[in-house]
Amino acid sequence: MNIGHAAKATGLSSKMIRHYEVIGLLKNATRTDAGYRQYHDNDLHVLRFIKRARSLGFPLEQIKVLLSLWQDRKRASKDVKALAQKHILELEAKIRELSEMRDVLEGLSQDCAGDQRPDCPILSKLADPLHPHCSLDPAQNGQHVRHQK
Amino acid sequence: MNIGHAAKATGLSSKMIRHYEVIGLLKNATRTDAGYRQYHDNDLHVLRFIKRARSLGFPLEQIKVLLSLWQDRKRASKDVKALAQKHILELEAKIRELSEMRDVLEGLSQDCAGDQRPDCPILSKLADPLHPHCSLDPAQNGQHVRHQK
DNA sequence: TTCCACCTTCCCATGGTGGCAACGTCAAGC
DNA sequence: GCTTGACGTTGCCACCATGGGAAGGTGGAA
Repeated sequence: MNIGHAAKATGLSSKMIRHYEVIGLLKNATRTDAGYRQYHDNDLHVLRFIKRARSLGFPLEQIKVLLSLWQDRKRASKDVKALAQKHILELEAKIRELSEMRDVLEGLSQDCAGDQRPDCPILSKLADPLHPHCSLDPAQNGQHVRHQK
Repeated sequence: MNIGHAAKATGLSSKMIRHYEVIGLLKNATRTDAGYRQYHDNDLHVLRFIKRARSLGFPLEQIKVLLSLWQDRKRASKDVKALAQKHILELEAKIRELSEMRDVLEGLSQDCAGDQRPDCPILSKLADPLHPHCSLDPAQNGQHVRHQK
């Protein structure tokens, strides 16, 4: 089975599979005489394992650990669970961070008329959260324009 | 005011300020004879605007637009609000994505005894979500080990 | 034989930031 | 004046996971 076939069978891209091999997540695939990577059904299990772990947000480095635990018949489920819990905490931290952004922005957005007038509390708060009534750039000198050297 | 001072006054790093100039988010700073960038109080307002927009998760490209709206006295608040709403949708999409990851992982984690035994539904589900009782790598051939060329 | 789909390696880009190297500048203390 | 140390400059590389594309080789079918 060529790499493209393995890719379709697992939902990964050929690019990803090669990359995983390069970074040591997969053992080096056997090659045909022409240098084509060859995959077998057993390999698909590993690829799908990676695919699912990625879909849960695990970074490749942690997946490397998960794979080694998977293969270790003498592993303690405690170790796997600890890894999962750690990742859950990271996910929750990110969720809280994004939620706070959303809440603040939602608050600003609700105060904005959203009409043709220029007055906008969103810009005002970004400009100066303490004096949200002034929404004009005090510089007014083209700060966002890139000048040539 | 040198760049380090402007950085401390705004909570950005000198690196970021230089980077924002390079990508055209800031106009080219005036320089001393020695080539040092010089900043004035007006510049701090712009830098703080960027800092706050970043803290709401806006990417630099969108901040470029926000800055141009900020300076445009004839802007319609509708345009600003539309940008904010779009970003809110992106934040919510990301939050949903991460939340689903967390929920799935939380479910798996709760089924895991977390003791010294090797049986682990987390690994089993990653290995094969349809037959979660088999948690051993069917390959068992060192897939995660990087072999030298 | 020709053609097309597929494979290979290698390099570059993303986004936003940090780190480091190599070098120039400024001000204070001696 | 000289040294020292803090600060400035540019430039390159790294992160993370992935995609894109170039340039060239392979395989199989018509």
